[in-house]
Amino acid sequence: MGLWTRLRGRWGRSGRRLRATAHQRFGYHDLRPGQQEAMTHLLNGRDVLLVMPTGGGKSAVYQVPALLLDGPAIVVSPLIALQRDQVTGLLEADAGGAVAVNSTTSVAAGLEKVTAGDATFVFLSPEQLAKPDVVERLAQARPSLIAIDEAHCVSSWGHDFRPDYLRLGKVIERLGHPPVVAMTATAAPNVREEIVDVLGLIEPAQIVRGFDRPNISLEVRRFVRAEDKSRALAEYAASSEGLGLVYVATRKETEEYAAELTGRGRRAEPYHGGMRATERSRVHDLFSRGEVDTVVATSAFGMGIDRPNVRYVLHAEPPESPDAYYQEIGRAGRDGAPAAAVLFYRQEDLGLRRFFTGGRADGELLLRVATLVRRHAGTVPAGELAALLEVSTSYLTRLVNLLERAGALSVTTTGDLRYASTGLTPERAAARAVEQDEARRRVDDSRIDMMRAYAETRGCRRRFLLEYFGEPYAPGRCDACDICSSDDAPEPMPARGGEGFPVQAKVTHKMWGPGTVMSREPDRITVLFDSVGYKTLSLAAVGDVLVHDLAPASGRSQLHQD
DNA sequence: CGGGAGCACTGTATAGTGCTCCCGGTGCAATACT
Repeated sequence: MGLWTRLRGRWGRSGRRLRATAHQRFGYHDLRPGQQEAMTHLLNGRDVLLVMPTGGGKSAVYQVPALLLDGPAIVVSPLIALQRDQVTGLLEADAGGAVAVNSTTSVAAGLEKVTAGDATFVFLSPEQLAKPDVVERLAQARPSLIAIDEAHCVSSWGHDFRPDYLRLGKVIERLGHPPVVAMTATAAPNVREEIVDVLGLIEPAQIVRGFDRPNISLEVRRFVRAEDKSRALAEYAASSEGLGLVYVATRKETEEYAAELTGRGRRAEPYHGGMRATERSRVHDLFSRGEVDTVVATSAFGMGIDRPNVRYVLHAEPPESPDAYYQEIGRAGRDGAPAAAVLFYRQEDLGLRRFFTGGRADGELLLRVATLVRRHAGTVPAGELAALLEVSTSYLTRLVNLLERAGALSVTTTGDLRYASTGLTPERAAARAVEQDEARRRVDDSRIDMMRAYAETRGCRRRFLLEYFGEPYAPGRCDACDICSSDDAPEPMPARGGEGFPVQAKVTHKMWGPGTVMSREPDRITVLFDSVGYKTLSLAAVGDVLVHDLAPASGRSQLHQD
């Protein structure tokens, strides 16, 4: 604490210390503006939300301050493979000890290392941090800071796939809330808000850098017949120079496209989550060494890949959101040389994404959980409840998360469940939880709608994506998307009417409540509503239902510090 | 939500139609085996 106080107001001096440490211990010759700014905030004890492209040096942002502060730095990382890579990298640098605590290592031995002060960096998954005894041990070691790597996972995985992500806010609190940095390569404004909210960040400095990737050209090719689409994609990949990625929606397709490309004389490999670990790492290594032309993969491939010279990223199906799409195409052209992002699009292919996001929470089960916990006067161990209801602990965690947010339950520091003393009936609580789950689903659905809007837009694709991420894009055209470079002139920018609704304006809709204008086309605007997600509204009809909030919305952190 | 497999039906050929059913992504942890 004393250190932060002394450093407050002495940015120049802390800047020198940061740069010296970065150079001496990690060999970084210079710090980029966003990096040093984020580090200084952490040293000053302030939370940070950092949105920076892959390869922009996010890791350094927590690594350097960790060496200047007392206590271990806790790093939350979604994949064991990532944890391993990071530990290896840190052990090679002169950075103090580093240890990963997960099911492939000895948890006890790892924690022992932390307690003994032999680890400056501790890497864990959210699932490890769901164990009260693990958190207790870490708390005793008085962590210097907490870094959440790939923080968009909070939003994309927390609600169903890996529900322990939604519990990280509690963990941070339990660890004494040292400065926290949440890091991701892409996140739309509402995703950023959700990260801040779930993690309980306090007035975080939001540092957003490098969204536009002008060297990546954007293109969408539309098809009616599935076979025409796959043939065109295979021909594109087979005739392209350099390293490439092809993203597909199913495991089967990874095999099919890889076989097709191999038949055309390319070095192509499939990759998906169902492959054996040895096979996955073999493909990974081939890719890392550049000994393959094309990897055909599901969304399992990507996090932690570190290859600057990917020349094209093709999509055989649209992903679930522009966030996911930008994340995946962002793996192209990191060296700054020209690269291509091409979406091979059929409207029907959005159906699979709708199926994937469609899983609803079971209302009756929610009611049973609420009823059982309330009937029990004291607290209920979650494990016993899961066994009683014959559901996985992961699914129970999801139900409990919903009921907790509905105000019916609380989770004690020992991980047990207690009914809230608010007088809320289990029936009301379950109904509220179902409604909140439905609301989340509507927002997920609206993200798919935005993916469709991207594919079908007649305006500049770069502007579309950047505005989706809340980055105003001034030029009328980018000259590096299929719309801007086609012979048909792109739609002229100046819009007639609707002058009251510029991009980023805060608005309120009669039915859907508050929202933010995300993009404008000549005849319509797209608004992101808190309650229902993205909606595209015709400017001609908008006057009666939408009003522009004159007072700026409060409680939102400032963006764009660039 | 959409596509593919498998089946019954048709009404008397050996193929087309229509129906039902099933399947589809992302990873942690922890356990039981060799």
